[in-house]
Amino acid sequence: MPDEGGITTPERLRRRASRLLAHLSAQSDRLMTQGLAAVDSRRWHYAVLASLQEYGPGSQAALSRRTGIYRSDMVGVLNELAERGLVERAPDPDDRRRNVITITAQGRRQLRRLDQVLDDLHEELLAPLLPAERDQFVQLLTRLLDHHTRQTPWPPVP
Amino acid sequence: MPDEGGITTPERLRRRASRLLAHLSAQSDRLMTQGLAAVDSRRWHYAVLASLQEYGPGSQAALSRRTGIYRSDMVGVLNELAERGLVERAPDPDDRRRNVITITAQGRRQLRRLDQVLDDLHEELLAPLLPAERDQFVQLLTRLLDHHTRQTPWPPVP
DNA sequence: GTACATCGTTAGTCTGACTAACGCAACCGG
DNA sequence: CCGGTTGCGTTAGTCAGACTAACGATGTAC
Repeated sequence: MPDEGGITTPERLRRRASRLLAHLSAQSDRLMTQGLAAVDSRRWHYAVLASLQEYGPGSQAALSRRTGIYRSDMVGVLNELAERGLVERAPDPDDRRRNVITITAQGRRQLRRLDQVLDDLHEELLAPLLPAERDQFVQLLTRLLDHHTRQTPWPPVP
Repeated sequence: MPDEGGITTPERLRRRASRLLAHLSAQSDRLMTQGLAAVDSRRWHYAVLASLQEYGPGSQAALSRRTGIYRSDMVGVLNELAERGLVERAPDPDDRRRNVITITAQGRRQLRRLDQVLDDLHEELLAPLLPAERDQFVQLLTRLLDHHTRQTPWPPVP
């Protein structure tokens, strides 16, 4: 009975970039999710806080576009952030469809903390690579992602 | 109101390898899922068929280990493959806890087709990279994944 | 002012990853 | 030979991320 208990993954699978991507991404997600949970946070929290910090207050829809989070999911994220006092949601007087989201002082503090945490986690994620290789890795990922997000309309507006 | 409609993603986010990985992986998943659906197949089908082809018949648990698919999920995958006549499930006379899974002639034919389809899809996925860069990309992914799957016990056996 | 677009929101789908627990069978040490 | 442990297949269920559909309220353009 050949290889009955074997954990050897077939060459065909091991070489497929899609598989490597999927598995590594799962691993990375696990890492980040765990690390962020330790400071009572989630991946999406970071994305929203960072966006607010860099571009200032904005509507929920604007935040969706900047972060790539669907506006349906944004509602929940902002609820969580507001609960924790990290952002403030106020109706926009100039456009009553909108909420203006603002980052609070506490939010800025939390963002600094998250940046620290994420730096550490990325150190762990990219541990086996030399600095030059890390740059190259990021560069390759960026080029691929750019290609596919330009090709495909984003966000998907039907 | 600065950047109200902007779709500019903050630097902080754009640089994070974890984010790039997550988004690119989602893109890749979409691509593969669509492409495989066109030939009435799913990602996991390919993994199982390839594993059977390369290492011969095996128990469900062995297949789980080889492919990284949880054995809870393997049940359903094998049901689908059996429905389509691509594999055969037979009780193992030597160990009555086990089912021996065998690939059928039709399964082999389908695998060849899937290999073709996946080659095309990967061409599309990696389109912006030169051949040398594709190799390097795969190599970097492999090294990272190896590192993390060795570090963490796999499969997670509690 | 009527048609169309945008905004926030609710609800719900789908997939992949993963846990818990079950009954059954096999193996191992005493 | 017996009892405990380990492995197997299966069911059921959780969770997060990605994504769709549709809604009412509001704003914009013709």
